[in-house]
Amino acid sequence: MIHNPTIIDIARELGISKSTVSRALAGHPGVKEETKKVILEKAASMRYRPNYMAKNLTKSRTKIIGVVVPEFVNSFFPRIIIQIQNLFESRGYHVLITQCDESWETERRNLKLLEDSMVEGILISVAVKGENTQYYRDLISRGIPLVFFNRTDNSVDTSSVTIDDYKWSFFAAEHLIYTRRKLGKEKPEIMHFMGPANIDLSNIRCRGYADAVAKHHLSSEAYLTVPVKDITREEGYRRMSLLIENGRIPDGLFCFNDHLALGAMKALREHGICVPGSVSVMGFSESQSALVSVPALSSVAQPLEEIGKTAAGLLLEKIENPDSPSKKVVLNAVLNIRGSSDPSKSM
Amino acid sequence: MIHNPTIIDIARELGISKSTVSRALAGHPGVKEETKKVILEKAASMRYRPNYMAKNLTKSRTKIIGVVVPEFVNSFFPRIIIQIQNLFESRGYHVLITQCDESWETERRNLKLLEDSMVEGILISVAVKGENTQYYRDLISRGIPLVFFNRTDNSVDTSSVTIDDYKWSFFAAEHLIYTRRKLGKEKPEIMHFMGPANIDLSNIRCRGYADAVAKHHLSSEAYLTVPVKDITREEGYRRMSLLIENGRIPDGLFCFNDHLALGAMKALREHGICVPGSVSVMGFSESQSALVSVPALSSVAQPLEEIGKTAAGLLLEKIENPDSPSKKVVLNAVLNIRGSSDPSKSM
DNA sequence: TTGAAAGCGCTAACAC
DNA sequence: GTGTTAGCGCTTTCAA
Repeated sequence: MIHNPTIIDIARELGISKSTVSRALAGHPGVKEETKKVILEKAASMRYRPNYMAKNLTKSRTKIIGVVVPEFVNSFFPRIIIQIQNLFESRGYHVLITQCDESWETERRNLKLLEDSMVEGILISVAVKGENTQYYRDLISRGIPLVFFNRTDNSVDTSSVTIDDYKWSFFAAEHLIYTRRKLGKEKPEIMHFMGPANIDLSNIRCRGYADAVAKHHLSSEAYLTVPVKDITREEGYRRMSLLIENGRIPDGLFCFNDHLALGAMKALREHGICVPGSVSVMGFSESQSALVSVPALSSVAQPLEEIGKTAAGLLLEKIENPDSPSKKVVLNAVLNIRGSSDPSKSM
Repeated sequence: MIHNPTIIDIARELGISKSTVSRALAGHPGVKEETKKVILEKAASMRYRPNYMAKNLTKSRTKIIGVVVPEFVNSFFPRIIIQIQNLFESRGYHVLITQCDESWETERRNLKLLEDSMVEGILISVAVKGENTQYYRDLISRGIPLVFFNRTDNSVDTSSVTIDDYKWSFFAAEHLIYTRRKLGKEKPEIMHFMGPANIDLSNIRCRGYADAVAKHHLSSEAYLTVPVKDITREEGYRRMSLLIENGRIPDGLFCFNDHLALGAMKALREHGICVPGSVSVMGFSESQSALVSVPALSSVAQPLEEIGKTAAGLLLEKIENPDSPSKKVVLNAVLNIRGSSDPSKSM
């Protein structure tokens, strides 16, 4: 094992006390310029590197924060995380990233892990609704501030950053209605691929869809809301294939996310059903693939950078001032209309 | 600030010494079952949590390893990282993830950060060729084992995991040649969108392409190798658009990665040029979008899970036995032929 | 302006 | 089996 030089080594070589070395290195006042200079030079020449464990132990601060996301294979969360890192690293913090594969058990393990690492705060996007609510509260009561982003747990009293998923789902569904009407169908059938029930957002987005349909007095037969078991392209493909086989082809389809929508489009294409000629399709949470597909996929784009920055800022606030009031920030989103829903946008 | 209970608090409440508490908690032998039970119960009831900083300080082990990747917005690296996390977390390690946005300066900052956090080892995929070579060596000489994956720096003597990028590029190019020949073009023009020169892989993949073209005595005019400035869809689109304007449409196009290929396909489509009818296109490092595009994109799929597991295993080996010999593991890949290159595979 | 000493929470000889 | 003691590397009173 290589022995790294310590302030004691520096002190010994210079024939002074370690306190002085510590002060000089920390940039504290009350050290003669002369001495300070010598110490700094010596430290550099010895390739001294402070031991953060020791530092943290005495200061009982770690300058580490943790991030917990449900997954990071899609670019969605990584893009947010990059902003979080930017802000915190510029403030001298380290960022510990964990992902839990949509499992609440793993999420809890990650939270434990982060607490063990003595993080000073945690940014979290909830995997499964409800399961860890008490644990979030425990963490906060043990003095570790928590801030939610994107997927929140509203029964916990702390800061959060979201978009208005209800509103944008409503708009998305309404857009499909208007588009189909413009194409001559006065009473279009709008279908919804609803996300898994254990994700809170599934219900919220579904409500937005349902209310839009209700507002326009359109059919809201039960079969029009299709609950899916996971939110992958494969599942979207499978569901739509089944519907086609059963002759249940809607005029418009609003999906919980882009992956489902892209899978559905693939099934429609394979059956020779034209998108958007016969069916208008919309996703949510604009993915990279939305622009690759043919036709390009209409979707609700979230302000990922802003979400990251805002969430990071809110956590920093909580860390620096534990008694600061909680804030629920709701950011704006954008409805990007493309060829998958609107024929006039097709290439 | 909340005061967390320490082993001293437990010892005081129980009227015993802190050493016994420490031993009991660590599961060391030589503690009476009776005592141990009482201590464990007390610890639980006091909601005791060990202080890892103190633990690490005394043991001078942190059980943290670091990961440095060039980016993690594409699913490529995240998928590898998940495997790394799985292995290390099952061994009681924590994994610190950093990304450097393809910048070698940020990469160096990340390495410093990790060293400061006293990681016991680092897994790295190199951003820019050469720039940090000396720094990698320094880290190793300071006792921090380094293992490369995917993008290596061969001038550093340590373990690595890669695929044979040369070979697979050669195969990819050859596949394009065979396909165009089958379509009746005896001397097809195969073009290559070559990655940025500062990424080592760019040159390797380009050599594979060039050698395949040479082997078949085909044209290798300079204009057929197009150096791109970044590896995004936008750049692929831009380059191909320019080529089309200048009437330089090849029979086959092999791209450094899928993004470039997808961008090029978009440009071709917009100009009414049929893929794969007129031009066969291939990407590399299969992305999620490869299956979304129409036609689906042919690409070289890398065994991401295996890369992650193998790299993690190699690092673990280095950590547990610093003198273990370095191993250069080369994994297999798969050439996935789809509709973008082979008309018989089109849907 | 500098040094001595105590202590952050924990582990690990070494005694008893 | 259990307690005592000496650190791990650093910061921070308190004196000088």
